[in-house]
Amino acid sequence: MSLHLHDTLTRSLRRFTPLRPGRVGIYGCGPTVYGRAHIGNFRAFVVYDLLHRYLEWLGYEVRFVVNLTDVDDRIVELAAETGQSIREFAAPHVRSFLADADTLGMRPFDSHPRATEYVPEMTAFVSRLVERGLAYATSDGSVYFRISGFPEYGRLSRIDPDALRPGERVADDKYEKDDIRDFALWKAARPEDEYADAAWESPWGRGRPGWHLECSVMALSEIGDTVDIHLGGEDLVFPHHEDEIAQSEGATGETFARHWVHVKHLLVEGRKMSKSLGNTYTVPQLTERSEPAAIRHLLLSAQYRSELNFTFGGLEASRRAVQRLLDFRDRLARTPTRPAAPPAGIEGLAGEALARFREAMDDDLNTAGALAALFVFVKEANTALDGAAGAISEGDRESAEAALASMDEVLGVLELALAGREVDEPERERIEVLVAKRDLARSRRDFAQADAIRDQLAGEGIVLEDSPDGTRWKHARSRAGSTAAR
RNA sequence: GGCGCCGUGGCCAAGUGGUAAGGCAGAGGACUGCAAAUCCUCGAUCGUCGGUUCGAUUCCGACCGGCGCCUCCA
Repeated sequence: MSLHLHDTLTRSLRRFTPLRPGRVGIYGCGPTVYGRAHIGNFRAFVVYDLLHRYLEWLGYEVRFVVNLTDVDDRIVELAAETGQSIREFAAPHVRSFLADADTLGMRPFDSHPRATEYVPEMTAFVSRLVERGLAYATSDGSVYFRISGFPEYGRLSRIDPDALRPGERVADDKYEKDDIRDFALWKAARPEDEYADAAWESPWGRGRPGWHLECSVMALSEIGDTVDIHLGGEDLVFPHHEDEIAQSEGATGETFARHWVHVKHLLVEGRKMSKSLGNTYTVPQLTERSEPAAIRHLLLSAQYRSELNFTFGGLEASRRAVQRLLDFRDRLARTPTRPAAPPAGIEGLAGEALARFREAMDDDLNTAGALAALFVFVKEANTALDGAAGAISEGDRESAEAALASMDEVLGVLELALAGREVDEPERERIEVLVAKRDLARSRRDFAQADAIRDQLAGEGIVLEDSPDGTRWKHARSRAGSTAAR
């Protein structure tokens, strides 16, 4: 199989092929920077990251653009309330978004264009639509897209444009639109827009861009007339992406996006996230209770188009699953190799695991299946290690470590867990002194003292494992998850 | 009302027209001073009722239950 992705336009799985062989241009709708993004937002963004990683893993040269919407009704409103410009207002939210993305192990995207940086391109784009008869200005200086001029409208969301006509009043005096269904490309400036420094000159007077316009222009400017994949949350199908298609294709005459991928919304504790339920958790709120690798694991535990119920119980289960991966990795690293060691069959298992992993990922990024391939490998390789007397061959160890690393290049879970467990020298020495002290107590069969030391370390999240080769210690959770449930 | 999704063991979650991956939790066992880690063993008739079929959890229909979008919310 080769990579197949679900395409919202056709509602079917389609083989992914980029416009230009070997090179992929992707545009993902990013956050509106008016507050701290919550875990639901990050389900979508982690899926972006997953796709980013997987395409690179497959060898594509990827240009991945994720915008930052920094002009928007709410942003203007909130900025004006606090007497700031939208730029000032948005700055901390941009920073927190990037910080949270980093916390969750997202690799940097190639570009984060901001709407405010593309205003000249936007007005030029609107002019183009006006010239083509697809947009018109109203007396107040706003510009609207004429839906009746784009027969394809409604194809993505499968909405019948005629059914969108609410009531009989075609001329809504509030908007003066030709057709109630037409949407704003350019919005005439209001006083608050001026206060918040959110108004620009245009052929239609001062104003600011509409949301849909922003994404089209940034995608076109940063990637080209046709993007290979356009991503978003499922809520964006209508009207946002429908409108993007209408504008973009109306202006360029080219297919705007070859593939539409939409990420299903997340539930929290079985319920839709909402501010009134108080379940719109942010990344910092979650890292207080668990660790980033566990959050990422949980977000990837279900395929992106299926419902995912984010629960604290699930978070703990993910934390333990991640620990199992770490334990396996450590075990491999400390298993001695001997050239003459008989093959333990691990190399073959690693190959099978990678094949199954790839098959699952190729099947519309089936992360649940991919994780299963990984865990089957862990189990089978552990069994093989149990059976290998003391040492394994170089080939077995290298292939196992390579397979593990390779799968994690896509999943990004182990690397996060590892990063959270780095220990500096003084800390390492302190722990090792305690471990040595306990070993001494054990050799005297003073188990009371030995257990006291073990309990003390356990309280810090450090778990000891006695083995014939001595006592090992490990962090059972990352520093970020310092208050994780025991 | 329009469009769409889902209902798989205690929890989460894959999957296939021929009797069901994986993770977490649980029980028993091996190992251990005790643990931890690891391994072995154990557990599901796949929402209900019909239909198609030699055979359905997988296809079709109805019903029940849950959910999403249709409000510039990923």
